Amino acid sequence: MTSSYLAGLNPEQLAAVTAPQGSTLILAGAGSGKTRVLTTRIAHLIHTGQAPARGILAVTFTNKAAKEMTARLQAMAPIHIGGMWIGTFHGLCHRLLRAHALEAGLPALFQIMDSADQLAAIKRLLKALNVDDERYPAKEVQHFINSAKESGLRAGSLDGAQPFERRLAELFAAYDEQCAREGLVDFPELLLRTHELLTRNEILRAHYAARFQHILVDEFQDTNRLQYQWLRLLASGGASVFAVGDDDQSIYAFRGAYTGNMHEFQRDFGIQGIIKLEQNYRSQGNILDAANALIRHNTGRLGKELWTGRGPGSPIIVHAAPSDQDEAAFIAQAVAGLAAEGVPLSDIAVLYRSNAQSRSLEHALFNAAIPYRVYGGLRFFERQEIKHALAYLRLVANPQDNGALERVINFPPRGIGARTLAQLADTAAQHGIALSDALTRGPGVGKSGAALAQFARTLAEMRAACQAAALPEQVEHVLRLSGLSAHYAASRSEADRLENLAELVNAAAAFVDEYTAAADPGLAPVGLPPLTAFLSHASLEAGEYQAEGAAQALSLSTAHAAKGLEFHTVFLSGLEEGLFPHEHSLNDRGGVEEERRLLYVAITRAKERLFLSYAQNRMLHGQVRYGLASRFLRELPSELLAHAGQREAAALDPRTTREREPSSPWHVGQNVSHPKFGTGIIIDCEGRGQDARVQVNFGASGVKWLVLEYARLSPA
DNA sequence: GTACATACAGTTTTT
DNA sequence: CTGTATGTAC
Repeated sequence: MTSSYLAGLNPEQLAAVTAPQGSTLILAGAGSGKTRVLTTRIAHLIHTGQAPARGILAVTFTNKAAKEMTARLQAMAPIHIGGMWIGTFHGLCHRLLRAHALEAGLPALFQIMDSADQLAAIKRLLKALNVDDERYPAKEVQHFINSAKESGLRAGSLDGAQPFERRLAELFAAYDEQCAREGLVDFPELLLRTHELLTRNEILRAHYAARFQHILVDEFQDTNRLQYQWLRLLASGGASVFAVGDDDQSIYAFRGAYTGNMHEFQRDFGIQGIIKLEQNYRSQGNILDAANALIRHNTGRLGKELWTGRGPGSPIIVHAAPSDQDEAAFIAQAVAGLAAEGVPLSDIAVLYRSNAQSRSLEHALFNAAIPYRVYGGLRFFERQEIKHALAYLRLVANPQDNGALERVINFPPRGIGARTLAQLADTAAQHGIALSDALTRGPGVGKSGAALAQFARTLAEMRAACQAAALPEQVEHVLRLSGLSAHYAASRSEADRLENLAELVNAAAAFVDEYTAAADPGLAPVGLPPLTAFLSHASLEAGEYQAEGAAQALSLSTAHAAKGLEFHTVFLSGLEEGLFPHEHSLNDRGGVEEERRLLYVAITRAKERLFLSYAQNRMLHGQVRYGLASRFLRELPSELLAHAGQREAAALDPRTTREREPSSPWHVGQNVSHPKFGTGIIIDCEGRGQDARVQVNFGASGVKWLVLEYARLSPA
């Protein structure tokens, strides 16, 4: 019997896909076909009868990855994925907690806070407890609580010897109490609560451990300690864990990712040998050689060397610009040149270390009239107007949600300020009730009393209107009765916010369709109101309804946000000491190595062309900073690099050159061929008209200056 | 209670 | 330079 789905796999991929019973660690290099291996492995397990679909659990970090895996599986013709669990760590934990809320000690209609909601909740708590916010800034308290939870610790199990730590632990305990009172769960809580549930409840643990005989984990190098404990717990019934990761691409240690899990996994699961996927299907040789050479400077690697069957390709172009503006102009002109050569803008990316760097780039691109989209902007469900609407909806779904009430009690403005709010909080505290219940319990006199009473009537009206309505209508009622629609309609400058609110109604409608049509009833626990489900969805998948930018646009992104993407051409800007590696990383243990991995990730995004640039002068925080070339540039083999000067930057742009010398189609970065020297790449241009000369790197034949009038050069 | 002014800090980020 | 957060005047 032929197994067509295995066709075309290389030997290592095949070994991974068909790995025998037991746990496996796959070291999957960038561009090595990792997602294909994961999905084909699942297909193989089902095809060979090693597991039914319902016995498979696949875990990813992002919704995007989970979606892609699901889509690829559905595209593999005869596979039924019904009963299979595919999702993010948080999404899967959410599902488990919805199914077993009671056993987990949560209210049936618990809600999920995103990080911003959590921070607001902590600020509210600190204020209520009169905590000195100089000594205990909300952000630090949040970090303390989240790191504790991500290490599997509760306030009670923290033994702080120092008074400072003890106080933090007290705040942690008070925060958890507040969450319990209001029926709220934060992101790390989803994981910790699930872990505790499965630890304490042997029946449930046995059930799930027996059900999931195959657990597949994507981006394993990004797991934190709690996630690894979670996996061990679920695998305690003898499941085979198929972990796919790349220690060289670990760039999230700063948020708790622990690559040590890769070592612990080998020990805990008795891994015999690691399967390494080193053949790269994305980049040309020079790019891979540069990436390999760079990452060799790191210590303690599991060890891996990317290779390709394709040729070396073009040299990597390095450009030293006098200033950040010159750097941006160089990039803009080179992009225009590539576009003129026929490279689609959507296949080009400009990457940088920190978001602030996008400014000068955007400026130059705007001037050059090059369309672009900036990755990782504000996401749909995180927009101010959407957050406001969601807060009203949260109040409808759960009157106990004090955070939601505080957010909207005076938005749109209705004359309820800090003073009135403090009184309301006092009343609520005295009676031990929620803020929304205290609205009608206060003195009820004077201007503020009337405003509170009016607000209470608004909320009651909203709840009544939503009583029997379908979700999209509930959203419409809330937008109207809250006054949000009217508020934004009245402002000309905020017309787009009104549009976004209309989009929220559409999102709700789309969600209902998906929710009711869910193939797996387990996805939609019986009796969970669509509104509660929608609110959870909004917290867990904030980027879901991200507006797609123009299709024909250049991508601007941080190196972090570009992970997992690929482009024909990549520009890496700001390769300066202090920026990349970032100065903040120099003090951290392993900081520079993480920066090096980040650059490794960035380099391996490029398929054919790679440009590296830095500025000798950079405007930063309103001051000029003098930059030195990044140490990482010196770690790249010089034979892979070609230096392009700044003089010819203007000559790069065919639109500006065309005006002066319409006949010159040559520009830096262009591939050319010469009858005697073979193929090469232009690395410099000089002069114009009859004097025009170009410097070409012919690889083996060396670097030559050629006078265009005589050299029989042709585009290649 | 709201509007403006001044001070201040300023990596990377998904759920 | 820029957005945020707090403080002061109406």
